[in-house]
Amino acid sequence: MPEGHTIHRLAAEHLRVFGGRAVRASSPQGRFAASAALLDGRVLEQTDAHGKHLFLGFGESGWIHVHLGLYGTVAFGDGPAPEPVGAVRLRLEGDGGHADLRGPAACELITAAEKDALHARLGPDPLRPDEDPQPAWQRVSRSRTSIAALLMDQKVLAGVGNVYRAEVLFRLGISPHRAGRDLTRAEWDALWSDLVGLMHLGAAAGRIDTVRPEHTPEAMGRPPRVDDHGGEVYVYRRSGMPCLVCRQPVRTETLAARNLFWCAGCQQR
DNA sequence: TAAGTATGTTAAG
DNA sequence: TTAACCTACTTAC
Repeated sequence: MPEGHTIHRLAAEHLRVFGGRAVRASSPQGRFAASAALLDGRVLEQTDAHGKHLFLGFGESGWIHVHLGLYGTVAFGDGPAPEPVGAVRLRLEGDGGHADLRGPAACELITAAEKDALHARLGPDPLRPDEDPQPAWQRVSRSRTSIAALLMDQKVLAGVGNVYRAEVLFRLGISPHRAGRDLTRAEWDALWSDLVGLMHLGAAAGRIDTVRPEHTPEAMGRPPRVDDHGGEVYVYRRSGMPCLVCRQPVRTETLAARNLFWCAGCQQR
């Protein structure tokens, strides 16, 4: 489930399980074998996350840069690792357990300078401490592009994906088709602060929940929703179903090759 | 067995 | 704007 909250969670989990100790690194699948051999036995000193990019720091040896893409996963386990199942790109093993990385779009060994260059092309991340949203507002307030597209642009904001994009626009009643430059400063401030809150909740829970207490299925006397992404949401992947607030059918359309979900009744601003 | 789907990004046309 | 790519899982035939 790779939006930014997942990546920050993974950074913390890698540090907790492996940090400060030598780890064994391998690539059962083989596609990261040469770099894994270089890192095998080194100490994981620090981890970092910026948007959907995960960084594992091995001091002078450099950083592992991981991007999960659409369907990459990391599976942690206790104790010694079993025989690898499926295509395991990177396996880390330590005294505290092991972790298997499968299906990432990127898994590469990079230098500190290369890491700096990656940070430089990413916008502010609602999950990074003391992050300044001002550069994002500068871009948004000058752009004719829709706010729905801008929220997904990692150069503008880092870490927001298709679920948070749809949900935060719903929660603020903002139409996804509004041009960025037509947003008020107050609307932008509300978007940023809602993302900060929602994504911290998501990082803590390991799933995306956006439904306010008064609209939960329990509060509304309806059966809980069943969806494989695991969280309670207002519009994401609910196309055709009645809006939890106004009962109009949730709408969907394809925008920049991604599915956009919104409620025409609730999002008129 | 094949096709379709997914919370993403890049590069080619 | 389209295709390609990384993988696993579900559904259709």
